[in-house]
Amino acid sequence: MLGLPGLHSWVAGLPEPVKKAVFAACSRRKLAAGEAVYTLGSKPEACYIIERGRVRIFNVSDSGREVTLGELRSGDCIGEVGMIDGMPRFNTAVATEASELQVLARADFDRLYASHPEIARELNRLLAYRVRFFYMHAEESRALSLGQRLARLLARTAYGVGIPQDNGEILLETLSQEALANMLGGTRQAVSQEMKRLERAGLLRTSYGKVYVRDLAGLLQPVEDLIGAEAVVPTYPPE
Amino acid sequence: MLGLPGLHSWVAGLPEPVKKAVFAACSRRKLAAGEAVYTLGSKPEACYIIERGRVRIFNVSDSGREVTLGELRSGDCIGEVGMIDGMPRFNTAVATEASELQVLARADFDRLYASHPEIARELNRLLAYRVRFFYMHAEESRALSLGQRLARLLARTAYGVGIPQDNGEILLETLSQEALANMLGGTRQAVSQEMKRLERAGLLRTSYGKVYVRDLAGLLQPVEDLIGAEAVVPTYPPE
DNA sequence: GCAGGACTGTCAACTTGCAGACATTTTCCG
DNA sequence: CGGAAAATGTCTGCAAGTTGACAGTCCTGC
Repeated sequence: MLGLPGLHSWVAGLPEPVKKAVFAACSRRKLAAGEAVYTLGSKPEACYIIERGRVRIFNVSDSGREVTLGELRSGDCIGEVGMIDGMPRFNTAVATEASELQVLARADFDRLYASHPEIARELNRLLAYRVRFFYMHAEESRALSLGQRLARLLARTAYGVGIPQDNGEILLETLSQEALANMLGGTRQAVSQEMKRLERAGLLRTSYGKVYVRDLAGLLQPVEDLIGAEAVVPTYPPE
Repeated sequence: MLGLPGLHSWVAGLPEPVKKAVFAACSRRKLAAGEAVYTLGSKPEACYIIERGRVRIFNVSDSGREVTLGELRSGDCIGEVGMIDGMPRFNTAVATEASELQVLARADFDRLYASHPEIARELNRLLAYRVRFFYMHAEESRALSLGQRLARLLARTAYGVGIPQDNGEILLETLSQEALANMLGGTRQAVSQEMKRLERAGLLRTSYGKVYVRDLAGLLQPVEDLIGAEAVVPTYPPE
């Protein structure tokens, strides 16, 4: 999610023959940039494996503002939750660049799911990861300020998809302040302000759609401080 | 979760013989009110099935404030995510009243999990539900005001564990404004204010730790309006 | 090479919700 | 009954972030 490190596939960990069976049941679909994989409220008719490209998961809030939940890439899977519970999609997935997906139709998924218990177990791992991810996400939204969340997001993105440069900096591409604002649940203006603050602190350098991270540890610093302060693991009953 | 209607168990849906095997592997544990089932950061050594009582899931934010994520009851399951990924607990679970749990130790869980594929499938259903739940929860926190979230929470709680009264009202017990504030991620004062607003609107009646819902549909009204406004399912590409 | 578009910096007015303080009211229990 | 604890109503700042507006800056395509 979010181009972050983590578990994003239930296929990769399958034993080779099962994996083969899965791909054998898939059909290929090409998407142009901006084309939707699925949209909010639609019936879940298939799940997908990204072969090439990037897919943004988001939804539209009241004022028409888009809140990005994550961006998935080559090798990642989308749309499994709908396969399991059959409920309407709860967000929208759109290709942000020309992409190619493997499509596994619901009926085929059901057949494979019923006949290969490994699939259910891999899905457990993926869903457990997602539960943790969303939980943490909600937690942070509540507990951390916009600036702290921005620093964290940048650090994670650097770990995940950052491109190390010769001078030691880590390049983050295709990362406008507007896109960041959407991921953080804030406004472009607020992000601009916080970004300047980080820049003034010497932690990074920006350039139209790109961010060069200079001090990864430093970016996590303000958060560590906070974590340190609340790291008092509660005991119950108190005393 | 939250005393809401929904799927909270991976055991209930199992075929009878498997269910028997699960309970046979469990041991019983009694908890006094205020005693912890597990705490943030601890190693996941078991998962639990609530036999009797109530367990509150929460974590402690920076300022020592507790943010309640849900309250589970008789028949519900806790701690499965840790069984699957083995990572430390990401929240704390405490009995809010004298309770009795069935404890399924990690080793026993693993054994059953490996030998009964139905368990993985039931877990997927539960985890899929949790993913949706947390996703929606995060969504609402961002998009809805405290008052809207309060109305929603009350309506859902009424559906879930409300006790219909002779006069048509629905009684919600053990529901102080402080507890509500913790669930909503707000302060007691703000809840008090919003509660008064709802009371003035004739939607409910309150009395120290109790809420009598008078107009369930009316409580959802302000939200419905908002939903209606944003129910424009986005199409991609636009035009 | 230059015009239009996308991205960025900054400001002021406003809104929501928080912190802390304080007064009341109700319940609990000896 | 009577006191203490718990729950509630209300107020005054205060802080974070939004909205809307506007001006600069960079980049891209014709």
